[in-house]
Amino acid sequence: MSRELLTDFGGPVEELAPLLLGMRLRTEFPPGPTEVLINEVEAYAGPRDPASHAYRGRTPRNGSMFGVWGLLYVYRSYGVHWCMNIVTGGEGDPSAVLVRGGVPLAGEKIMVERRGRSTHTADGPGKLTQALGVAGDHDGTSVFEGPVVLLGEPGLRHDVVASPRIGISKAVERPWRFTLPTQAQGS
DNA sequence: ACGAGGATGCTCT
DNA sequence: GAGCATCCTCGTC
Repeated sequence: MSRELLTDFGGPVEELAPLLLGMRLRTEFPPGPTEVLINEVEAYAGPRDPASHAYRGRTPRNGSMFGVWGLLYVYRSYGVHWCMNIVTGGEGDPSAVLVRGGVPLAGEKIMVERRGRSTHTADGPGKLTQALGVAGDHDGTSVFEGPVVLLGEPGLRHDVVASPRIGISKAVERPWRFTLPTQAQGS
């Protein structure tokens, strides 16, 4: 993939985020490879964004967001689930894109096994990480180096839908959730 | 399809 | 001690 298209992207995260739709996330943990097509993301704009975990500056948890482009920020949500972000700012700019949903492309059997059910495999941030086997120990790893890798070509699709972000209580009006409406989610 | 309610444990104030 | 960038189950329509 052309990482320069993203690393050299000078614009704000809310313009970068929709470019990730249609790209793919892949892991190859035992017992085998798994891959999803990203169809739902949200932008979080660091110090510009009261809803961002980085709004109040660096803490032990959010340190990865202050690193270079392509690092993963993985955090535990509601004490139970893992959620993954792709860091989109340069060093010191804690902007990130939360990956909220994907459509299974490969290793669906493995993902269904990890999820413990045959539907709704990756149509939510906690479900997606569980399906791919992503967890807290991948916080701070790079999507360019793995083991969680980003594949495909970034680009704006014609069918992107923008809407308010889910599950937040601050800056609720910003339409920074981006989805591909095509086909039923995750299943 | 949709909504309410509960589980759960970590992070930061 | 409050507040979660959530998911599941079970109810209703």
